[in-house]
Amino acid sequence: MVFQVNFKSGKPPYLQLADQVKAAAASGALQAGEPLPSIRPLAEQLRLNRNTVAKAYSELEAQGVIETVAGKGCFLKANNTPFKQEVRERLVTADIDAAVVQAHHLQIGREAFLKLVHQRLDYFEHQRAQAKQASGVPA
Amino acid sequence: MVFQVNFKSGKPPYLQLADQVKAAAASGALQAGEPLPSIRPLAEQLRLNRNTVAKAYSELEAQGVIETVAGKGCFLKANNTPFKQEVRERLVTADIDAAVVQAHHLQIGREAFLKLVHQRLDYFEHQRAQAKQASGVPA
Amino acid sequence: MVFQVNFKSGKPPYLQLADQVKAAAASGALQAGEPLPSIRPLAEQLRLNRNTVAKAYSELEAQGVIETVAGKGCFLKANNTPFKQEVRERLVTADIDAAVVQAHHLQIGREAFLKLVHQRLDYFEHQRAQAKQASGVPA
Amino acid sequence: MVFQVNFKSGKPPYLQLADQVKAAAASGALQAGEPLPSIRPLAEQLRLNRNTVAKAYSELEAQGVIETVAGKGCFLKANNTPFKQEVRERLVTADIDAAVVQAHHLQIGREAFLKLVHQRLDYFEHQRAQAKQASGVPA
DNA sequence: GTGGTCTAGACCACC
DNA sequence: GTGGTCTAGACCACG
Repeated sequence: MVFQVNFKSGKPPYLQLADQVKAAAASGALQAGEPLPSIRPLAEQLRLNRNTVAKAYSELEAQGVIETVAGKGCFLKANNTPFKQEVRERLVTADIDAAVVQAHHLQIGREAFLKLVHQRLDYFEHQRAQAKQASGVPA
Repeated sequence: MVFQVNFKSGKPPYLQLADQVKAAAASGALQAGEPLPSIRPLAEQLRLNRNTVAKAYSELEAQGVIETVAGKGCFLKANNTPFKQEVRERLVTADIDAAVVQAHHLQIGREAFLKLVHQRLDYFEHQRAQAKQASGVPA
Repeated sequence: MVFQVNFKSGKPPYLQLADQVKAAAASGALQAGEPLPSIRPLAEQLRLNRNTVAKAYSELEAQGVIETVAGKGCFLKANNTPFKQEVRERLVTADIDAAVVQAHHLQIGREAFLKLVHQRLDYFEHQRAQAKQASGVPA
Repeated sequence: MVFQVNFKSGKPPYLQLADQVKAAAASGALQAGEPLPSIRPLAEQLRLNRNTVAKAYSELEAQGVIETVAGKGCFLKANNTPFKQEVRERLVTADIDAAVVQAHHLQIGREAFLKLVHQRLDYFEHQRAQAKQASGVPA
């Protein structure tokens, strides 16, 4: 896994990292049960403080994405969200709204937007399928 | 224009607003010379302090994106080369990816996700239609 | 509200504080919408670092117990857990197990244990009823 | 004896174990001179490292609660005045309160909570019955 | 080696 | 004034 933070983006580094881990999991680059990079080396590599990386991981744990075992490490959990249906829809709607508003400001029409959405859904599904095949049929 | 701030994104509201104005300008949704929404109503609509909106505008003025005329208001300056189609798609794709990744972790399937996307597109279109009507038939 | 931490208990101070806030909410001592003590003064009063109190509050926010608004403060949320039925049962079962094991070690039989459970359930219900009445019929 | 550690409580496992032994001694569940479970099987049962269990026992020895005889095992020392009924009830009440508060925040009603309590009491009784049978009919 | 907790102090964004 | 983030460095518990 290659993670990276952009210090000029205004987005807090710990959130950038958490989002990248989530994206890696969603694309199959990280498989359930796999260990994440340990905190100290990752902090050094990203030029972050150890506490900042720990905050990203604890955020992921609170969201039910990873599991951390003290003294052992952090591991990707099987995809099983702890949240109620209603809450899940509210959370994802917030992200959809951000994309819709952005699309509107960038003069991207409804049809073009939907085409992009389908493209990205296909892309992530394809990535996961490939990753699954790769891990199922290792060299 | 429909602007929107997310209080939990970690990104400061004044930057969110400034970015949305820049996006609108870059796409041509806001034309050179057009007036921006005035500060007080916009602050009220977005549930922000007037100072926060003013800070966004002054940030934009410092960047040469807008021009403020005391007593008149703020206007978009010329020479804002709108982004190319390709760049605009790349920007919105980043937001779409965030929503797709979130949906995956919240175990929201492709169909449910697309349904939500359509809902939100409809919702915002409806909002804009109402706003247009209201401004078209002012007191 | 009077909170206090015991530095010799082995339990991390931030968890002690979070649990006390939850207990205050469960007993009606804190009502939905009410502000919690702000971080800095509370840290001073408890002889804790500001970050430690902030960690307790952020834990509570992750659990959906409170809501924090930057620049405004932290507020008790209406009781509406974001977790799925299954997860909720798993969480409370862990706490029940701790009590059951403790009771066994202390030679407290099934009947005596159940009597205590009923007593405590009654106690909290009574406290909430009183608090509700007090807030509903203020001086 | 049934011991149990909670890896997420923030309380170090070796202290949890030591406290449970002390509680059993304080209540009379463990009698003076009786042997404690030996380290290796107990470590396996609790999913702990042998060192962790050994640390709990050495902690207990330092506190004068138990006595270790090299090659024989660990035994409860005499003169452990069992707590009074009132003290034991106070200790278990603290644990019950924690569970009741948790149930309140997770919106688990009185009936559902009591059902869970009965379930867990039955579960542990069943466990003890099985353990007794197994030890009564050893190979 | 792993992660967890706490302290101390700094700067930022918002009201 | 509020909370949020980051850094730096220390100590603990566990394997």
